[in-house]
Amino acid sequence: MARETLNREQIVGAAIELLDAEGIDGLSMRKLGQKLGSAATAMYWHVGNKENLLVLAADEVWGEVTLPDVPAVGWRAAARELMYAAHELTGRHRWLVRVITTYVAYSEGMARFQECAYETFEAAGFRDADLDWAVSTPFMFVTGMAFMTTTDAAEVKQRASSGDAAQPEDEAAVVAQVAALAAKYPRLSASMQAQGQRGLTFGEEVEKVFAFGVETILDGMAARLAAGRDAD
Amino acid sequence: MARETLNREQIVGAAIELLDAEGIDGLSMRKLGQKLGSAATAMYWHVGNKENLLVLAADEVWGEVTLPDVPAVGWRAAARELMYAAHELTGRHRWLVRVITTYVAYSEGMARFQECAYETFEAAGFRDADLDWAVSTPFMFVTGMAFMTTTDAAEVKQRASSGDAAQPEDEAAVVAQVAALAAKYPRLSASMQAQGQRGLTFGEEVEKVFAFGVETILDGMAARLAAGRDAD
DNA sequence: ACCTGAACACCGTTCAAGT
DNA sequence: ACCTGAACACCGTTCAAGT
Repeated sequence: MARETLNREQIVGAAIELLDAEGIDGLSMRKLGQKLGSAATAMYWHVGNKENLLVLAADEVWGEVTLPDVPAVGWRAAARELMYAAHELTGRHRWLVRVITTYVAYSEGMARFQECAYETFEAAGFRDADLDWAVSTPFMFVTGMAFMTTTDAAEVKQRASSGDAAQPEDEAAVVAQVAALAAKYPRLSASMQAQGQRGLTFGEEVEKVFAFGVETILDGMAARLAAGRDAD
Repeated sequence: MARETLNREQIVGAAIELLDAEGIDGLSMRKLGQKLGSAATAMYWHVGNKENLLVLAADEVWGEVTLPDVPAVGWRAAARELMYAAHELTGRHRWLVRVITTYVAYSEGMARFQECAYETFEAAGFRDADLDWAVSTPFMFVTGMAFMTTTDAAEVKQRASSGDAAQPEDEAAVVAQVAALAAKYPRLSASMQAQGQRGLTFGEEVEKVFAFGVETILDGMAARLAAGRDAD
């Protein structure tokens, strides 16, 4: 992989590959240097520091999102599309939410996305402060979902729900401990049992929860608009 | 601060103090050892490792939450109370969401809280899979809020919104950069301008967004229940 | 303009040795 | 049973020195 000199795009691209493959803890400046065939410290000249590199990587992947045509599809479909797009983006790049919520990662890519969210909820009929809040609410939900599902804990659950296969012993112990804890609470254990009978994997359950949340929030928005409720 | 031997509660207590005071990056085993007057490695005998210590700390603070009396107040008030309780807890311990979403931190304290959430949405009329999803949705929102507001970025915005005071130069530069970015998008810049005129601090805006989100989600739940919509 | 290598100040964790 | 100190394998970052 010879090349003349390093450059920003190349470094950011390699960082994204490393992040996607090994997660946020898998990215170290030394490892990245190795991947690029440079000294561990060579990147500092191009990207300043690690924080900035992560912000650049986050911005880059926002570019993958296709925005809906709001006037064509209407506010409700557009809002749904935006939520799903963000949900899928955070699923594809499981480090993304972590970066956005750790650093000041307000970037071109996010701004473009947010502008479209404003367009969407403006089309719905929200104005002024209500508009700001309406834009925020769905993305708080998406962010929360992303956190709960892009975690070590989520991966443990994923492996547990997909059967025996590659579940290490210590993970099985953790899962058993969680079950033992839930057993002390009647409603939690009833829910766990019912979930077992439904037989969905963790990933499938996640998608169900997400779909439910999206429609609930959209229903709530519609109810607010219908009632003509104002900001207080 | 003399004492016979170290013990678990003491270590967890000191860890919580350090976490509250200095944030999640402020906790190192060496610093904690110093605070307790022990060797950096003395804690390993009592808590195993750092991950486990963080999980113990998370469990401990869940105990601070007072649960609503669901039959007495009704589902909607109870749901609101639970959401606000979790919101305040994550605000008081700004490291909590990070811990919960990084490790497998399902503990006694969380289970107790969750059981009450199940009781609440069962009282509302949700059953089976719908019940699971109804319980999850509000807490995805709360988690998302917590992330967006317990971040370095949030602290930068907090200081920026509270006027000149203690804003370091480099932070001011970042804030200016964000404004410059938003200026390229008509709706974002209109919103920023309007927000400036409202004159609320970042913290006050956060509470408004939270209140809006809570009521929107509760409205959405009510709409679903009224329509008798089933799980698909 | 771009890169290297050594160095610094940190980490979490292990483990033999002590009491 | 409980704790210490040295050691190991990592970090991010700085900076003089090279080309």
